[in-house]
Amino acid sequence: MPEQATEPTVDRGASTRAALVQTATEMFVDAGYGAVSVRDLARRTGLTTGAIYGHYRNKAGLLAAAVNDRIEAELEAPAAGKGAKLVDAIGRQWRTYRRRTSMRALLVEGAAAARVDADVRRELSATLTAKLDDWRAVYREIQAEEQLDPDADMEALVFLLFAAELGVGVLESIGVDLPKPSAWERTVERLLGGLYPGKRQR
Amino acid sequence: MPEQATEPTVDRGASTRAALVQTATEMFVDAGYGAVSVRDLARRTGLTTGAIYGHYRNKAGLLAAAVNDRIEAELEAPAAGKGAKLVDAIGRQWRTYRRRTSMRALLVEGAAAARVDADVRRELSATLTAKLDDWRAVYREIQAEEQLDPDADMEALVFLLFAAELGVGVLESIGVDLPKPSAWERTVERLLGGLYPGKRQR
Amino acid sequence: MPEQATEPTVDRGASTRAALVQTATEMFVDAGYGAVSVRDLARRTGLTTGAIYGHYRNKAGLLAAAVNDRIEAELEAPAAGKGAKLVDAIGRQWRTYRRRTSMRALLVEGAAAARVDADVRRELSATLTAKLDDWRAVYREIQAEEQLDPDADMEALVFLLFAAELGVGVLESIGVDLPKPSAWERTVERLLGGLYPGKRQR
Amino acid sequence: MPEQATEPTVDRGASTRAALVQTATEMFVDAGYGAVSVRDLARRTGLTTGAIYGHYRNKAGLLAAAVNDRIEAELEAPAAGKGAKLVDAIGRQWRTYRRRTSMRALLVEGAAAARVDADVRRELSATLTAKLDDWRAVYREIQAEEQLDPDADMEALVFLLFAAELGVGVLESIGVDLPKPSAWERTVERLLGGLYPGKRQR
DNA sequence: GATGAATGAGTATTCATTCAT
DNA sequence: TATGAATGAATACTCATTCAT
Repeated sequence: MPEQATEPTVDRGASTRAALVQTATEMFVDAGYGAVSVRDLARRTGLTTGAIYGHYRNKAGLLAAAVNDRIEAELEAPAAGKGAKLVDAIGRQWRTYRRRTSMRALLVEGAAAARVDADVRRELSATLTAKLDDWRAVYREIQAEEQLDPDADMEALVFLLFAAELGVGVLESIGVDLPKPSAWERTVERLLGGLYPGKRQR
Repeated sequence: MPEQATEPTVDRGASTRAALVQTATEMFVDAGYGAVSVRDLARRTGLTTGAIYGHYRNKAGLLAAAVNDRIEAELEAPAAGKGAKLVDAIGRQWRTYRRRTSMRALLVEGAAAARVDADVRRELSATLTAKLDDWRAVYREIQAEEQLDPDADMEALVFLLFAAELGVGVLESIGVDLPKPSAWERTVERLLGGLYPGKRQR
Repeated sequence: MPEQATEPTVDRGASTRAALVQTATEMFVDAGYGAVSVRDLARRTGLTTGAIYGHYRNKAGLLAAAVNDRIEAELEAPAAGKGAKLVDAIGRQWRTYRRRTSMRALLVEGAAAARVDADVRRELSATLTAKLDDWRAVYREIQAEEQLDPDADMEALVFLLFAAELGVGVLESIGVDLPKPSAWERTVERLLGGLYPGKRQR
Repeated sequence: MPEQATEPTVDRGASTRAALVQTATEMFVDAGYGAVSVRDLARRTGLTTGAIYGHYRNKAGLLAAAVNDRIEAELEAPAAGKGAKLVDAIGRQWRTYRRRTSMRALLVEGAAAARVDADVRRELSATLTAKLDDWRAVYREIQAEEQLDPDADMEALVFLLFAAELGVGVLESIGVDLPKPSAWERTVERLLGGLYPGKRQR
C-alpha cells in the first residue's frame, strides 16, 4: 500500500457506502428492518436500488454492516493500565448506556435476522466474538492489576454484563419501563463488591 | 365424528387455540416469524387460513400469544417463605436456563416485531411487566427474611438478571459461543455476595 | 365421487385455468415466452397475478400447461385398422402440418425453457414420451397389417418424422423459407417407398 | 508484454472476439442463454462489460455470433464428385450427429431468441439459408452423378433432413430418450432407398 | 364457525446497457 | 479502446387478509 494519502479524491465507493450505512442505521432503528424497503433506502440516499446492490450483496448485508458499524463505534474497550479499577471500567459502561439505544435496537433486529439468514449470523457473530475477546483481555489485566480474587471468572463476567445490555435492548424494544439508570449503577457496583477477596458471607 | 367426550361441550375453540399456539411456537422458533406464512401454519395445524383469523386478529396476535404462552409456562416466580435464600432463588433460575431456549428465541422475534407493531408491543409489555412485578415482590420478601442489606435495590436486581437472560437469547440467535453454564452460576453467586451487608472493599 | 354431474356451476377453477392456458398460448406464441410478463397475462385474463399463482406454481408451469394443451389438441394418433396404410397415416400428418404452427412455436419456447428449468423439462418430457408411445403402437399395428418389411424400425421412423416436424418449428422461428407443402408430401411419400419389401438397390 | 509475434499487429480484436464467442458458446449451452448474464460472460473471459459492448452491439448479437460459429464449424457440406453417393453423403451426416449436440442446443436457444429479436432472426436466417443453398447444390450434383430419379426433390430432401436434425435438438433439450444412433442410420438408409428409380409399390 | 379462492399491493433482486473517466 | 460504477425499469413471486358461500 503506497501512499495515496494526499490524493484529493477520497475513494468514492467508500463514502457512498458510509452514507448508505448511516441512512440504513437510522431507518432500521426508526421503522424496523422489515418495514424498510430497499427502495425507501434508495430514495433517502439519493441512490438507485441497483447502486445499492453494487455495494452490498443483500438487504441483510446492509443490516449486518449497520450493526457492525454501531458496535465498532459505540463499544470501546476500556483502557487498562496503572491503577485501572474494575468498578470504574464497568461503571463507565453502565453510565453511558443510554447513548447506545440505537446499537441495541439494531442488535435486536440483527438477532432476529440472524435467526433466518446464515450470512447475517456469520457476520454478526464474528464481530461480537472479536469484541468480547478484546474485553476479556482488558478485564483480565485489571484483575491482575487490582489483585482481584484470581478465582473470579472474567470471561463469564464480561458475558453477563454484555448480555444484560443486550437484554435491555430487548426490553426497550418491547417497551417495558426500565429502572432509573442510577439504580442500575448502584446495583452493579454493589454486585461487583462480591468479586473482591475478603470475608464473603454465606 | 360422534363422540367428542360427554362433557357438555368442552370449549372446542380453546383447544384449537392451544394447538395453534403450540404449532406457531415451534414454527416461529425453528424458522423465524418472518419466514413462516399463515398458510404454512394453516397447513401444519390442519386448519384453513380463514379459521386462523377466526381465532386471532392477526399473524402478530398469534406471535404475541405464543410469546406470552412461553413466558407463562417457563418463568415461574420462585417461592418465598421461611428460610428462603436469595442465592437459591436466583441460582435455580440460572441453573435451569438451558430449558428456556425457545422462550428466548421467541422473545427475540417478539422484540423485533414489537418495534414495528404497536399491538404486539402492548401485549408483550403487559405480560412482562406483570411477570417482573411478581418477581420483585418475592425478592423483596426474601430481602426482609434473609436480612439482606435493605439498601439493595431489588427492582434493579430483578431487571438486571432478567435482562441478562434475554441478552443470552440475543447472543444465542447470533450464534456467539456462550461460556459453560457452570461458569455463569459461579459468577452470579459470586456477585450476589456483594449484596450482603458487611465489610465491602473498594 | 357421488354425482354432481348436472350441477349448473361447472368447476370454476377449471374454467379459469382453461382461459388462462388459452391466453398464455396466444401471448407466448405472439410475443415469446420471455417477453410476456405475468402481469401482462393477468391483465389480459382479467385476473390478478396472485390468482394466477393460485393455479400454477410458476410462469414456467403455465408454459408447460400451454405446450401440453397444444400437443394434446393437435397431435392425434392416426387410427389403425383394416386396410390402414402407412403412407396415408403419415401423409395426413404432413398434409395438416400448417395447422400446427402454434404448437411448434410453443415447443420451441418450451425446449428453450426446458434447458433451464427442470420442472418444465420433466413435464414436457412426460407428455411427449406418452405421445410417442401411442404413435409407435399404432405404427406397429400398421406394419403388421400392411405387411411392411418387419425389419423396418417403427420406433426410429416415428422419431424421425416427429423430429422433422419440430425442426420445422425451429426453422419457422428463425424465419427460413420453407419448401412448398406439396413438395414435402411428395418427398416423404417417396421415402416411405423404401420401407416396403422388394428389390432395394444398393 | 513485449512479444506478440513478429506479425505486423495480429488483429487483437479478432482474437478477443474469438475467445468471447467460444466462452459464450460454452455458457449458453451449459446454462441457457437467458440464465447467463453479460457480467458472467465478462468475468469468465476476463473482459469488462463495457469491452464486450465494444465488440458486439448486443447480448443477442453474441448469441447470433455463437450460433453462426457453431454452424460454420460443424456443418460441412459433403463433397460431391465422381462416384459420390447420396447414401454416403447423408449417412455421414447422421453418423456424426452426436458431435453436434452443442450446435443443436444453441440453435434451440437461437430460435427462441429469434422469435423475439428481429436482429437475431435476420442473422440466423441468412446463415442457415446460405448453408442450405450449399447443400442443395451438392445434392443436385449427386443426383445427376448417381442417376437418381430426376423427379426426386432435392430441395425438400435437404430440408427434411436438416429439420430432423434440428428437431432432435428440441427433443434433446426436453430430455426425451432418443433411439440408438444405429437405428437412425438404418432407417434413414432404408428411406433413401425410396429415391432410387425402380419398381415402387403402392 | 369454517372454507379457500381471490386480492393487490408490495418485495427483493436482476440485468442489459451507458458513459464519464 | 477499456473500465466498471451507476442506471432504472422491469420481473417473478409472496403473503396477510377478506368474504361470498
